[in-house]
Amino acid sequence: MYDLRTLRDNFDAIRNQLGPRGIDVPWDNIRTLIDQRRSLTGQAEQLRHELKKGSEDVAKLKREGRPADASMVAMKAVGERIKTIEDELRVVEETLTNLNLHIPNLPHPSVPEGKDSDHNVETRRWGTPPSFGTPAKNHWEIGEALGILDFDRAAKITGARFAVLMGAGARLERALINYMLDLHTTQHGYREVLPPFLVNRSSMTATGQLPKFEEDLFRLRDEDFFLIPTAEVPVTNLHRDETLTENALPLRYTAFTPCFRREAGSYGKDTRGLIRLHQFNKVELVSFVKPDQSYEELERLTGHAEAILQGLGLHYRVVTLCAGDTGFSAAKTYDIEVWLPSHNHYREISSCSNFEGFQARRAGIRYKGLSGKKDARMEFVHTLNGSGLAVGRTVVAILENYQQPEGSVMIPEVLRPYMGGMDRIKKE
RNA sequence: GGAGAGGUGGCCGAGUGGCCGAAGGCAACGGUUUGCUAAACCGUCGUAGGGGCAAAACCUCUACCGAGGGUUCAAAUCCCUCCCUCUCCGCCA
Repeated sequence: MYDLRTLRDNFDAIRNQLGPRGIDVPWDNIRTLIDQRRSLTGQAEQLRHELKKGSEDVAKLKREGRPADASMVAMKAVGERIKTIEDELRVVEETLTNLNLHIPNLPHPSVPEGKDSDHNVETRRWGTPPSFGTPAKNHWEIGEALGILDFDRAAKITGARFAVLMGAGARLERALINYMLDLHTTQHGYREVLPPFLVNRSSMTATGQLPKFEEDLFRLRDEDFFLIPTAEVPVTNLHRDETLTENALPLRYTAFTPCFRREAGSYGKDTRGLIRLHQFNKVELVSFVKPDQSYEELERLTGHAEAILQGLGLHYRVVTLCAGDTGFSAAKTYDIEVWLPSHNHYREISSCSNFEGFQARRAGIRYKGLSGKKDARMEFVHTLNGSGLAVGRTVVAILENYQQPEGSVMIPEVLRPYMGGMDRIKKE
């Protein structure tokens, strides 16, 4: 969603910069609606002014005990014209807002051009892949053999794309959550939040999941609530419709939540294992910062997600998404991809984005300097978030990268305190 | 689920049809006073949209008293619907 004045004044520039991302946007329609809105607003305001003055005259006449019938009749007519124009204006504004909510964010100049993931740019690598004498087993073979993963029973309980973790597997998931939260809160300066996992339509609209991506979400039947697809939604909405004081920024939060995604349109992809589930756990990082600090913050935040992988000793690379692969609301995104030996390639485990003012505008999250100062005017904050990390995929990476020839799995050093001292997962 | 109360500016709080964008207080900010701090005093103190201006300052118009409709010449105030908060009862981890 764009500020209408900005959109009007920079119409062609925005359209051009959006390039292929703006292919679905009905530009001409929007331009017409903006002009109509302006013209109708002007008419309505002028008439309301007339009505206001006329009503004051009526009040005055009545106070003086003089007849006011003529004015009242005239004003009734004005009132009716206002109503007609306002009806028209309402339709124009609703249509325009709805279209505006469908325009994606502008990519940052540093984002590589390109239409799909083939044009993403590898930015750095960390560590080295482990070497195995025999071909690496995939995580579900390892997990099922160890008795810590059960997909058949999950399918019985719910359906496809769900998993049951048991014993040391469940413990490993819990250990990872605690390790991540502890690191982010004690070393990286984030405040822990445990938000609701169900949110309303306004929250989903503010962060950009709605109105365009409703089919990706689980929605309750009896209430207009949605299961969160990421903690980004409730945590960013923590400050919806708030004006923050300048010295409260930056605000940094970390939250553990389950995430629920319908995965519509991904039939046949990653059908086995923990990679793509309808429900998975994630620890999220969310920042609210002043606009001039958001790109610095993106680097920091990405680094915080990387620190988790470094602590676990997992090889990964960081990829800068090209314009076409960057999500709807984001201006710039780094994906962190962890090495998976069974696939012999990298797999997304975190996605860190700067949304600039895009979400803040939808969400009404502003900040204001101390009043009295010259530059005390209100401005939208910039919001950022990133996974730190997707927990299920971290389990995948650990099982695969730390698998041993005889079938057990070593537990990374940093997790052992969280595992009651356990140093490897053996068949139970 | 049943019964009731309520939502006004950053906060508290007045306002039951017109002269109300909204008294008063607190907080904040600028200043005077002061050895410093405090107190006191003076002043400033909403957001958004349109227009004027090259533009900032500024001027002007319009909207906004939980949201959306309605009644009326005129709505914070009356009516309807919805949302949210609180209290009591029931149920429940």
